Amino acid sequence: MPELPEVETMRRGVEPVVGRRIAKVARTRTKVKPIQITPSMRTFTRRAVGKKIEATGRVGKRLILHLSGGDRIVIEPRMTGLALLADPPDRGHLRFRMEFESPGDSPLLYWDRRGLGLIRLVDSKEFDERYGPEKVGPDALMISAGDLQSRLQATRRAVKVALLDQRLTAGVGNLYASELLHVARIHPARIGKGLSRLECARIHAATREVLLDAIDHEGSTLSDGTYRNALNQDGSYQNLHRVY
DNA sequence: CCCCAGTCCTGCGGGC
DNA sequence: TGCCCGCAGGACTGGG
Repeated sequence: MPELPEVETMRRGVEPVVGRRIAKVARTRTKVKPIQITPSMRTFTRRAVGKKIEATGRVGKRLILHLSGGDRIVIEPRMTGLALLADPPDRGHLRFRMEFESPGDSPLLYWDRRGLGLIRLVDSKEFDERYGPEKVGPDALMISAGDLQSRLQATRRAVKVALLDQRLTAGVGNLYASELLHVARIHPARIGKGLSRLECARIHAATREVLLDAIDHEGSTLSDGTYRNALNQDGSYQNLHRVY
């Protein structure tokens, strides 16, 4: 399931789209139910076509495309979504396609087996409302040890549950929470309030170690084969899993 | 503030 | 080879 390392790998993989101008966007025809595109496909198309992609970004587990004029396209892969610049794992679950003005540029594809993901075009105001600090906590790779400590010690929830809360820190999901707590030698059921400063520091260090290592290995491709990088190749961090 | 169950959707594998 | 069902656990919502 795409968590921070997988979405960061997707982001790096689609970097070639920066500087390109969007020529066409379309849902692709599939036998499965279409994914959610917001706003309507008509409005989405009007606001996206002709715009240049100025940068890519990531907010937690979401991939961001910054468009000229200030609008942003947010790709939220949820369980099984994939952003690709190459052939998808199969044609049947290809959901969305973005083509560029230069004919030689390969299209940006969105593939999603379960179809729980969504693609949303927002202006900067809506972006801040939906993905600002109120809704999404500090990135798990950006948060300071002190901030993580105070946030963990402020909750009565189990530390693993707390780490899955994207308002506490963004980007950690079930897989990496399991891995990083094991590396930190903290039992997942420990209550946040009961953690010492030293234990929080271990969690902070383990978070960085695990997530950075996972990015180096281009994420985890599980036995279901769902997650792949932007070129439809397997990640390799699954070979280094300790407990998941 | 927190927790839990339910919802979205599809494919897979266990049990029979 | 075939059905039924639980499961994967990301984000969100409604009720307690």
